[in-house]
This record gives sequence, C-alpha cells and structure tokens, in this order.
Amino acid sequence: MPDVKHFDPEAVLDSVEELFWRRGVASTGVQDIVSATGVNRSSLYSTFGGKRELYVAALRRYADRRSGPVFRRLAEDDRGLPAIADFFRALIRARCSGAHARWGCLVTNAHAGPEQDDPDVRSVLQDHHDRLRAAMCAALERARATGGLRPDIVPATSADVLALLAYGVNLRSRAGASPEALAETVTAVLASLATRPEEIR
Amino acid sequence: MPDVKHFDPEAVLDSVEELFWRRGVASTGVQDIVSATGVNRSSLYSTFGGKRELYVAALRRYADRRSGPVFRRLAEDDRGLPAIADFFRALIRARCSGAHARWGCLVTNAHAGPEQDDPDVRSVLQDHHDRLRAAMCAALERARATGGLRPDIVPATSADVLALLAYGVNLRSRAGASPEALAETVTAVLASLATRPEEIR
DNA sequence: GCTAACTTGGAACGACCATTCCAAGATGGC
DNA sequence: GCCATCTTGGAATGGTCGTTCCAAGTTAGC
Repeated sequence: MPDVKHFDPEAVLDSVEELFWRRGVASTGVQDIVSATGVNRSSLYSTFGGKRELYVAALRRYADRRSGPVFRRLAEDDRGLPAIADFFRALIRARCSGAHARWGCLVTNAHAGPEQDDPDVRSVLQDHHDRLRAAMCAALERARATGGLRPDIVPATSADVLALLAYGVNLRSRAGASPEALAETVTAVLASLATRPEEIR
Repeated sequence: MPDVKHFDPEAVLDSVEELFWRRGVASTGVQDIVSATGVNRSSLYSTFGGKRELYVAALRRYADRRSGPVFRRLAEDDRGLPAIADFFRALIRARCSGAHARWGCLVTNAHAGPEQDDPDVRSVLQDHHDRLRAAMCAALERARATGGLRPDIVPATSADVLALLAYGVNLRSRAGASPEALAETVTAVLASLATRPEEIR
C-alpha cells in the first residue's frame, strides 16, 4: 500500500563505509553522505537513524564483509605458516597500494578515535579482535600439527602477537610506511615461529 | 615598552596536549581550550596561530617531552633485552592504569586520524617512529654485544618488529585490553629474541 | 605622566554541524 | 480513481565550529 524506498540501503551503506573509512567519522558530515549517495537527508534518517547508527552499521559491515572473509580464509587454510604469510602479504598490498592505499583499516582506525567509547563500537572492535586472534590461532595450530612450528611456541600467545602486528601494519601504512619494510618486519616475526626458515616461503 | 603576556604559553601547551590526547583533535574545540586554560581566544590565536598550529605544537611537545626521554633512556640502557622488557612494562602500566589509562599515545592516535596528512604532523610521526626504532635497535645491539641475542636475529629488523608491537599495545589498550594479556604478548616476542629465557627477567 | 607597543576581553562572523519537521509526492491494494 | 501509507524534498532548527576584529586595558621606556 505504501510508497516504496527509492534507493538501495545496502548501496548507501557501501558509500557510507567508504566515506568513513577514507575520511574518518569526525570529518565526514551527514551532508557529505547526502552528496555522495544522492539520497535525501530525511530518507537517511528514517532508514538508518542518525549519524551514529550509520557509523556503527558501516563499521559492522566492514568487519563482516571485508575482514570477515579474510579471517575465515585464514582460519580454514590448512597450510599453517604459509597461510599467515599470505595473509600479511595481502594485507600489506591492500594497505599500501590500490584503491584504498593509505586508508588503513576502518576497525583499526576506530581504536584511536573518540568513537571507541561508544558501547556498540566497542563491541565490534572486541569481536573483530577475537576473530582475528582465533583465525591466527587456528593457522598456528595447523602449523603445529604439521610440525612447522617451533616446539616452544604457544599458538594462543603467538596469535596475540600476530594480531598486534597486523594492527601495527594497518597504522604505519597510513603514515606512508613502505610495503617492503613492512614485509621484512612481518617475515622476521614469522621466522621466529618457524622450525625451518623455508617454511614461510 | 609593550604589555607583557598575562599567561604562560608552556602551561597552556600542557593543557592543550592533555585535551588533544584525551579527547582527540576533532572532538576538542577551541572553546574547550579557552575553558580549560582560562586564556582568552584572542591571546590563543595571537600566540599560537590557530587550532592546527596548537595541535602540531602539542604533538611535537608530546613526542619531545613524553616519548623522547623514554626513548633516550632505552637507547642508553646497556642491559640489552631487560631494558626493552622494562620499556614495555612501563608502557603497559601507563596505558592501562593511572591518570592516562586508556588514552593511548597521542602520536599513535594521530596515525589513525585525518590529521596525519598534514605535512607537519606527518613529519612528527616519522621522526617519532625513527627515534623509537633507533632506541630499540641500540638496545638490541647491546644485547648482541653481551651475547643475549639469538645469533640469527638482526637488530635493525627486530627493532621494527618491536616498534610495531608498541603501536599495537598503544592501540589495543585504548579498547580495554588487559595489561596481563598485553604483557604476555610482549614476553612472547622478547622470548623469541633471547638466547636464554631468563634473559628477559 | 605620557606615549608607543602589545595583550586582552568579548562580541561578531559566516560556515557548518546533526537533527527535525511538514507539505508534497509516490505507491500498492481496493 | 481513491485512499491509506510510506517516502521524499527542502527548508528550518538551534547549536557549535574556527576565526576575525576592535575597543579597552596594561605595560615599559622616556
């Protein structure tokens, strides 16, 4: 009976995610979203709530659709350390070149801003962190199973190390760190985990 | 001949540094600075320039007076790995408890915001990063000299690892990471560098 | 005590902020 | 074609933003 929406909310969230990712929450106004999407303010507010809700939705979307699949692939990859090496290779490439070069990671960026003390945001951060750690841990356990991990390495603890390392890569890539230097840093960490250096590939 | 300043610019910068540190650049208005310092807008503008200049000055001050001495102490400490362990112990304590708990590091935070593409800000970030790496590298070379470092460890590369780790600690502590978990993560990295586990203390 | 030089208080600026409101428009079922 | 129902356009809200401006106040040298 009623009128139907004249736009695709999912497509709007895509644009919003990109805006917040590239320019940050504080620097992105509702007007910017209106301009970028072509959707009217009223429609934005009636559909999503407000700026805060838009940000949380975009953040959740980023964690689900961008980080999520990557983490899942890592967790399901049964090669062990080479899987982790590939993860970091792809990460560094995405952070330093291509369409999103020097944008960092939306979730990582959220850690550093005032937005992180919003409970909804905080829960996305925690969830994201747990999933990253779990994926790392799974990959390390594969490495252990195939004998690729040094005997004194504890997967759960080293998963934390690798997670923090990923945040570091996300951060420093924003300031223009060279992909080569980042790759060397990552390789050094992986070498400290491997029984044989060639394990990392 | 002229009138003299009725306030201490250094004291103002102290307050400004704290405001930007705690609440972030974007969320801190000039009005907040006026209220916190009691110094009039006109005086602020005629003395410092504007908000951008105030932020850059505060950031530089943070790097010089907060990070600087800590880096210097680390670089001059001749104990090797225990010096690095102490550095991280103090870092974690400062980030997770006390007056600045969960504030993170002003320089680390600057990486994630839109302020980082200001050339002046960028140069502070680069300088800060270089000094952190150099201090880590110096400490690692001491460890090498005293035989505390595994033979396959390259100080310069591991310095990069430790620097990224420090950024990771700064970031995650903001989201409420437990000091115990962070300490365990750091210990795992240090253990991978040491010839003998007891080297870390 | 006068004056030149600088600081200070406080109002005012225009631009932008997120949000609200309502009349006008569009739609699907009858 | 009509109506109930939702969406849309666009103006308007009150607030805050960073910055500017100028008159009034304060000081040191003469």
